[in-house]
Order: sequence, then C-alpha cells, then structure tokens
Amino acid sequence: MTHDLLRTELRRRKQRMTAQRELVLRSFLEADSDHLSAEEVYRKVVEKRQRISKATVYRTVDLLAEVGILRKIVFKDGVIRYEIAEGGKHHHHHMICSECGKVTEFSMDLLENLEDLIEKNTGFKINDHQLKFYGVCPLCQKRKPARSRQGRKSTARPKSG
Amino acid sequence: MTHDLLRTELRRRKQRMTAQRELVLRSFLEADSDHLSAEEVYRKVVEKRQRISKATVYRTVDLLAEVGILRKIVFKDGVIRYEIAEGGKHHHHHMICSECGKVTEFSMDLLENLEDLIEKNTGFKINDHQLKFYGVCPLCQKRKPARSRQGRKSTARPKSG
DNA sequence: ATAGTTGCAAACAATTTGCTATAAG
DNA sequence: CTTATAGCAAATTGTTTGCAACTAT
Repeated sequence: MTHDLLRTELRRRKQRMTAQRELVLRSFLEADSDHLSAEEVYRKVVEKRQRISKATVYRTVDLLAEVGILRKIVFKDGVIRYEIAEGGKHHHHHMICSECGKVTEFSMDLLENLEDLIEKNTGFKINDHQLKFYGVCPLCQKRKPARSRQGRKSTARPKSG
Repeated sequence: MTHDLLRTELRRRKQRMTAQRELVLRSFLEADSDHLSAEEVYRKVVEKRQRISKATVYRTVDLLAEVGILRKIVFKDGVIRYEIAEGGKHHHHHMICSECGKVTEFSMDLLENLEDLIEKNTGFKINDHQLKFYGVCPLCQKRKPARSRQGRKSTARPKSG
C-alpha cells in the first residue's frame, strides 16, 4: 500500500503525516487520469470539499516525488505534472495528441537495457528516463482530415504545441 | 541553408523576413550550446548590441518551430527550449545532469522504426518523439560521492528536480 | 512542549496579449 | 500604400517563499 510507504518514509525523515498529504496522495490513487498538475490536484481536493491550499499542494507533490511515490513528467506545454511511480514497475511512456491534448500510455521494456548501455559508454549515472511521442490521435485525424495553412495554436491547453 | 528555407516558408505564408527573425535564427546557428530558451536567445541578441524585445523572441521561436526549423524541447524544469531541427536528420536525444544541469546529446536511430511500429499498432499519427535520460554526469559524481539526506533542490536552475 | 506543516498573500518566473508605431513587400 | 511585425507594458499562468498560526508526535 502506497499509504504505508509514505508513512514509513516520513518517519525516517522525521516528517509528519497530515490530512493534506493524505488528500494529495489520494487524488492520484483515485484519479481516472494519471498525469496531474498541481493545479489539477488542487481542484480535485477542493471539489471533494476538503480544505487545502495551493502552496501545500505544490510542496506535497514535490515531497511525494522526492520520496519516490510520484514521478515528475513534463510535456511540451512546460507544465509540471506528476504520475504515480508504482514501485519499480516497468516504465511506461506517453503519446500526446497535439490536437486534443489526450495522453495515451504504453509500456516498453526496451529502454531499461539501454540505460545500462549508456551508463557504461558515457559514465553518466542514470536515474530515470522519459520517452514521449507527439502526434495526432485517431479521433483527431478523423476530425481534421485536411490541415489548415494558418498557424493556429493548439486548443488543448495554454501554451504548448 | 536554413536562411533560405525560412525566406521561402515566409513567402508561402505571406509573412515577412525581418531583422529580428534573422537575429533569432542566427542565435541558434552560432550558439555553442544548443537548447536555448527564449530568455537565452534574448540575452544573446542583446549582448551583440542588437535591438529586440522579449515578446518578439517568444513569437519568433514559436514561428521557427512551426516552420520546422526549430524543435521544441522541455526538460523537467518546465522551461521551454528550442534546438535546431537540422533537416530530417536522425534524432538525437538528451541526457540531463540533475546536479549541474549540463545537457549531453547522443544519437540513436532505434526509435525511428519504433514510430512506424507504434503508428500501426495504435492508429496514432506520430510527428515527433523525445527521449530523455536524467542522471548525474561523471564530474558531479566525483564532486558528490555521498548524497546528503536533506531534500535539497537542484542548484542548476530555478524549479526543476 | 516542540518542531514540522499549513495557509495566505506577496514575490517570482515564464509566457502571452493588446495596442500603436514602424517597416517590409 | 497596405498589412504584417516590433516593441512596450500590462496581464496571465505556473510556481515559490516568508511568516504567523496551527497540529502531529
């Protein structure tokens, strides 16, 4: 259970388990979508009529990432998101649709071996890797058979491309 | 020549070649380091005692990316950077040191085939992919043989981890 | 009791936007 | 001349920080 992992880690660090930390963790466990930004976590907690501040959310996701419960991921929009790390489970990767912003996951072991190879060749000590594919999902391909010529920004989110 | 490519594309779009666009493009061509943020481009231009505004830099890198001359990349700090796309040249990838922030490139064809495979399996139309390794470079490994237990943030840049 | 934690508001950083003056074609 | 573009400052967004009031342990 991720909860216990957190409690244990907090004890080791002489830090405390609080209602807010529980709420943030729970947001990820219950989330239909992975990849939550601090803002999204905040909204989820508030929607449940629980009390929390944004600053606490930022501090908590950061803490959970340090402890290894969450993993930080950033897509091209520059917004920092987090996802559950799920133990040392095989890495999954992300496919991001540049039209609708939908993120699809897929797993691939492949890169694990690569880490070792690269460590040997470069002397880099590798802790993490992230592979992302950017493209257009099947649905959006149907929606937009022809591409307009004017440079329009993605309507999926602020910024990005 | 990248310049001509830009001129041609601009003509097609009924847009104009300006001194500022030239300056931004030149910043990338002359840069010792790849991976420039808008802020960095701005500083480079100003250092050369040329006139430009930040807004123009932001608009221009965006334009250059749309045209395909630059490619957008974002590391875990959430800052949007750009690098020259260099024609359809084989992708290179990035290894980011979490201690000093240094970025090392390496190339790997491997993923090109993968794109096709994934397109077939998922129906996604893939335009781009990015692979990043996060770790500690050889130099920093020597500097910091033991890791401190207190959660300290990277000193390399604002934000990040 | 004693630190660690919260919330708030203010600070900061990165990026975008509205508008007028300017300059490219 | 006409319309795209630059510059500037103000607005937005995402994130961090200082500090007094709280609350786990």
